[in-house]
Amino acid sequence: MSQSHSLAINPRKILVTSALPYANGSIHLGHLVEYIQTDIWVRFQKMQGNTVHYVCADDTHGTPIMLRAEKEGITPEALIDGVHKEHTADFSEFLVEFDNYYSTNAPENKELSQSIYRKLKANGKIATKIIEQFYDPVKNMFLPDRFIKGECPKCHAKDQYGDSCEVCGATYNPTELINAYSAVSGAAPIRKETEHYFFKLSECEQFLKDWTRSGTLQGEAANKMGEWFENGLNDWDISRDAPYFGFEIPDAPGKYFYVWLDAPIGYMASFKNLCQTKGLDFDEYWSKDSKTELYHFIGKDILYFHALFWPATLEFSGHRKPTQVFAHGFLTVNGEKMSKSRGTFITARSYLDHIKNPEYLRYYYAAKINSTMEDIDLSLDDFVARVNSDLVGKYINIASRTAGFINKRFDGKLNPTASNSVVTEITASSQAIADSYEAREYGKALREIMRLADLANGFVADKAPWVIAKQEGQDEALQQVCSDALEMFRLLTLYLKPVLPKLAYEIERFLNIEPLNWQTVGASLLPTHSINAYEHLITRIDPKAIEAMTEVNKENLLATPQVSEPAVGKAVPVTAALPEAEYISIDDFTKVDLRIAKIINAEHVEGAEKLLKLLLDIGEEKPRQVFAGIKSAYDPTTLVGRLTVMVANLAPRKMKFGMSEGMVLAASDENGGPFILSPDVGAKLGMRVK
RNA sequence: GGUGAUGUAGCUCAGCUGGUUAGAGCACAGGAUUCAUAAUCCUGGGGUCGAGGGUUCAAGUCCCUCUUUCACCA
Repeated sequence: MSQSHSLAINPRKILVTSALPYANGSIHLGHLVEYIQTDIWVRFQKMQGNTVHYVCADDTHGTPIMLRAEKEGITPEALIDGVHKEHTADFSEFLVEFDNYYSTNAPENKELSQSIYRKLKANGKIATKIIEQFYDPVKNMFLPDRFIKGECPKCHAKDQYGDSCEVCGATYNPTELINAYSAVSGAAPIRKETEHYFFKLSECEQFLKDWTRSGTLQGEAANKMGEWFENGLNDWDISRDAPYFGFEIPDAPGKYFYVWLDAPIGYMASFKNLCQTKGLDFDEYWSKDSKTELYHFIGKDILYFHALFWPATLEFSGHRKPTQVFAHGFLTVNGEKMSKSRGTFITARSYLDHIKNPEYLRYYYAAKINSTMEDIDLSLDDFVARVNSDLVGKYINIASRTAGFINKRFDGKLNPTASNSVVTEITASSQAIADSYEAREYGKALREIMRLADLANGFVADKAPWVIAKQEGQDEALQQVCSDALEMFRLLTLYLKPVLPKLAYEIERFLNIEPLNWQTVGASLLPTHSINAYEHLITRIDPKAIEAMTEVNKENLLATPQVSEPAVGKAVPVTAALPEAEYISIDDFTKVDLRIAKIINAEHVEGAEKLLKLLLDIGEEKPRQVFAGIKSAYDPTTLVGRLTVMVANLAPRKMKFGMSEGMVLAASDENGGPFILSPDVGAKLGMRVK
């Protein structure tokens, strides 16, 4: 795509968003792929002379936030305030420069959500329907699918979520679960009827088909949409019953907007808030006939919301639609996928604590990012090699090896040649590099920039200024070679600026020049221009810092033990603290069948010094008889009725006092114990521990 | 299970609408150089482009089957 949006002559007006991170957790390296991708694009557009507004916000509503706040004993507002501060700091340190970072729990968003809803209703796009949902009779609330657990109807794995089975991959309705229970209270949910509000998406099919085919989506994304159209569009349930943390639906007491209704409207709200501080015209960007451009950067997982619900919502509430939706893939680390729920992520904070320099990550991501929805891999070894070799070895080295001559021999004064073939070639790549940035093909842009950096180093090696420096009467030649090299360095810095804004700023000060942008490609360093003293600007990554970071991440994993299914053939190469031989495989671990057991009887054993005889119920027909060596620490009467953990598949063993059909787990060392284990509230007898 | 992607040198990746002996960076080997925080330059080894079949004068590139890895399934 050869865009020739000429510089600043006819500047575009562009509104850009990144997806709203949920205010329920920390920013991690997976999130940052998107924010860094967007930020690079925005900075590039600004360097082109376009008017760009980049807005985002925390996504603050929904049941998980309500419940987490409750668990922490604070209000949801206090929770999301704290998260907002944390997110803002993380983004800022990664040089992600929003024009506004707001919150969906804001007056602008409430007003917009309600007015959009009213317009949808006036356009006949809202219907109500009585549906039956699971209800927690203890907590007195309806339960989202994820908060209902039970036995998979297909493979009978225990403790699966209400929508799908993580063991066999089956999808089903929560009503199909066997022995369903509420993940909130542990109570058995009951079915209860309730009235819900629906957005009649089924009536928007033709509009959406036209819209998705009008060049608004990447090819792969459009294919994906085709699949959804084939299955037919269902109406979208946009309401939730109280208690719910969110906005109330107008004229519908006790009904709240589903979080996904008001989340994308948060893009508008954040911009509206920006309009107030900057004096911008909201309608110029959002009215139906807007001439401005609107781009959403999102992860491919939320394509459904942004390519169906969102344009339909906009269309039928009288607003403009997105110009394009840019979906990207996920991040894997060392080839393995990251997952919030499994805790296999490196947080933004953890990276900053160990690696310090955010631009290394920005550079690495940029080197990998393209315009497709493919996943990108953060290979930590490759990360170190790439940054050290490209950034320090090639790029920064150009200045490092030539600035010294200029400063020592010529008092910082430059004297470039009028026309240098390498400079000409680097300048000539300006448009191709701009096109790559525009098309979000950052990897392509950086490959070209590094090729040019190689040329520059080749030029210096060829001219050998260190040889000239020793020759009498060759001062001018020396000054020219080094000045030319610095001009090359200036151009490379300009090209890298969207990716490395802070470093570029420091180099502008070193070169003593105005801020670089695409209009300054031709503004070469002039004869007699003076530069400042060179200070080494970036250093190599010490692989030890990577080790330290993965080590901390591993500790996090141990602190919240969660076992994922075996990743066949792809062991995470975490730096080993234990000798290899001391690890067991996940397969070894899953051989142990641990169960939540209810102690239904406990008594002393006549003639035994250490043993208690326990009867344990794990949901089988007959309770298990187990002899446990915990007499020294427990009074049997206090044990009856409590839950603990037992090994259910230990071979039965004949003991002096009878058969022992399992083993109770207890902790002890030379200072105390044994202490038997207790599950957290909500666990029920028979549950598998894993 | 359905669907969309994906599989190219040890590693990370380029290869546009099919066209000379398949490329880059890193890693590795040899040489050069010493200005630069072991950086740079030159040369080289290394791939039956996931597997099999097909279309074509010609396929990594198109078609079919199988398979790997990932994602989505409201």
